Amino acid sequence: MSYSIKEIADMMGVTTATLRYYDKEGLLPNVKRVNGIRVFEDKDFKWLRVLNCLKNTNMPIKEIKRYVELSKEGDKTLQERYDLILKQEKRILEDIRQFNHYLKEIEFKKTYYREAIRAGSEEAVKDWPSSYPSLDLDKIPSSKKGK
Amino acid sequence: MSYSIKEIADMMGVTTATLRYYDKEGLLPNVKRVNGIRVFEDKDFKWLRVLNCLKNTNMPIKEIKRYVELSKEGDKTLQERYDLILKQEKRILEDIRQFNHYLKEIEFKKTYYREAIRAGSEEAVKDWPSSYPSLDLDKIPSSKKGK
DNA sequence: ATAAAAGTTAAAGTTAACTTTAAGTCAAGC
DNA sequence: GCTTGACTTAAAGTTAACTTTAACTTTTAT
Repeated sequence: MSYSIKEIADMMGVTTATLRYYDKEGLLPNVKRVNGIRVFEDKDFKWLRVLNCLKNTNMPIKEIKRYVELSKEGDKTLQERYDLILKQEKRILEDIRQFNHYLKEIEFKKTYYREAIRAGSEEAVKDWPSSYPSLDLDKIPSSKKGK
Repeated sequence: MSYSIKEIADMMGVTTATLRYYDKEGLLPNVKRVNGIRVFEDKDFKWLRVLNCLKNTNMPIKEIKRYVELSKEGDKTLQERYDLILKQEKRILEDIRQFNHYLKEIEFKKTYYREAIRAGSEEAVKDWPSSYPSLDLDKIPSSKKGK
């Protein structure tokens, strides 16, 4: 099967301009052309799914480009590509770890606001967060007097 | 306790320039000044920890600023602040969900490369990923002939 | 055969989140 | 009292990742 740039763009949820930008940056290796017009094939689509994975887990475009270049150089770069993938795995694991931590803080704030809304004021739940020492959060003075 | 901008910067792992930028953008409400010089207090430090949480979970600075402004307006904005926090919780949950998904793809690639390295070539593991249908990844032609 | 839709490029513009620079003010040690 | 180092501001510069524009070509539909 082969696809136009617009079809691929729709499948990936990006614009054609973005795909052309990726191509220019060397992120789309060996895309076929007919009369100068890009013709995407299944292998391109498969690669785009990997690209999407790397992009959405915050691998910088420069690093993705490096990965593409290594792939083009064949088997002698297998180890280096493996290392890049390992590095990316670490990034993702660390991000998940951090997000889970911050999620707890946010959930605490959720409870805090629910209580405050129930009570009608923040003042009423002022010294309530004491049960969660690291998080008696943002009691900003609210500029009660003086600006 | 009170702290200089440098002390706070070190505690937060950012530069003083970044803190001044945040202040200029209205992200640091009511920071005390002595002779024009910022003096951070414990309440500021506590807020900075929340700011850090929101920032590191990709809340845009504009939205954080909105949150700060709502906080200054007092109890009548409790519901709106709660809604912002809820929205942020959803963002985090969705990000964790996605990251876990992509983590699986990356782990698959890790295994793929380990096998290829063991075998000495990608060709040797060419039709191996069939066990993982959505992921028989990036077999880029490697420009074997013709560029 | 022609008009509209979809493709192309190079280059300039945008946005977010900082960072750097320049020019100056304030506090501490000698 | 003067130099050194930390503080200040406003404004310009940077970087990543696109997006938009302008001018042009190719494909598709009538």
